[in-house]
Amino acid sequence: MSTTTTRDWEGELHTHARRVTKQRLAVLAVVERFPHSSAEAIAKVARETLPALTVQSVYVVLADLHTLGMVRRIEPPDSPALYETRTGDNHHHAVCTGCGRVEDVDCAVGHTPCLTPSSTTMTIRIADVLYRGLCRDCEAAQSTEATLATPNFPSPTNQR
Amino acid sequence: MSTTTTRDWEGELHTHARRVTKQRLAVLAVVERFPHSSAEAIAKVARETLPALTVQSVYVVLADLHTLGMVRRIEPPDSPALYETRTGDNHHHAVCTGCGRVEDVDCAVGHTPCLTPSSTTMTIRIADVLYRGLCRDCEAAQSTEATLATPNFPSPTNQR
DNA sequence: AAGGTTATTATGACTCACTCACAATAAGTG
DNA sequence: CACTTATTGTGAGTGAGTCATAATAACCTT
Repeated sequence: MSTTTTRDWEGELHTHARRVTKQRLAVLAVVERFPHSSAEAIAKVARETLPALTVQSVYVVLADLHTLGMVRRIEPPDSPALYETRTGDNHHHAVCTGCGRVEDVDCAVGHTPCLTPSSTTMTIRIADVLYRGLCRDCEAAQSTEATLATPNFPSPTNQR
Repeated sequence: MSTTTTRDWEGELHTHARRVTKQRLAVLAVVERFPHSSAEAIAKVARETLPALTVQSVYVVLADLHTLGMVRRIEPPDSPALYETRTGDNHHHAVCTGCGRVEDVDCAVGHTPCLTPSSTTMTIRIADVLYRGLCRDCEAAQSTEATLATPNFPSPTNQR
């Protein structure tokens, strides 16, 4: 049950002319189970069921799956790249500047939002929106912390 | 003339209780002159007028100026962080997936766009939109290249 | 204008995320 | 089952950036 998946990864790999390996399946299972995971984190979890798996291989696998479009890669500031299997729809992400937590955010507008910038000579293909804010927990923590710390000396943006 | 600036950096540094040093002024002048420059690139240009300046110092200066809000830092995928002096307005950026060129893009909507995501429990502070597309030159280059290369085997996203 | 204090910079070592070359392994094919 | 070749493991290497510490130089005081 540790490798239960909802999608037919084996089939998708086949259609992309890729061999179906334990490593790829393990990585895909972990990414599906824990969206917004870093390569390192994925390796750690995958090694529970596949101890010989190396981090380097995870990088290689993820890079390949990414070029295939089977995983999406997001690169929040001050964080290693994160991966998710939810591709195809163009949803966006909100990162908590306190704890680094990442949440999916559906399009503000129903369809591709902000895809018509006011002024540019480029032909725009995609628009990634990265929201930054504070999650519930961090907001609570911050307000209590503010009463404890020196009030007029805000700590530098030390987010994760 | 190499250090001509339009803004009163000296004054701004003073109001932020920072000492006015050659290094800071040099960095600010370069960032103002060449927006969307990397730390390395900034160091290279700044060294023309201040040869002893080290890259590490540029990193330190930029980090500090960033926490002060005097420079804005953008982190395009597959690129080192880039810096610009245009702060305060919330404009966005378009990166060319061909050559890595970065252009400023004013808000699609007149005011803060997409600041009301449909669903999230976070308190959103800012929304950075990153457009990706092809600039004129790369679009031209790509179409001619397409006629030369194997047509049905698109090269992997090798963007800079 | 000189001296002292303390922020700032230079130096060099170091980390982190990730890539690359090459040898070992194992999918898939006949 | 053997064979071919993609894939993985191994180990070294790179680029971007940080950190500790010593040297330097702004700014304040006088």
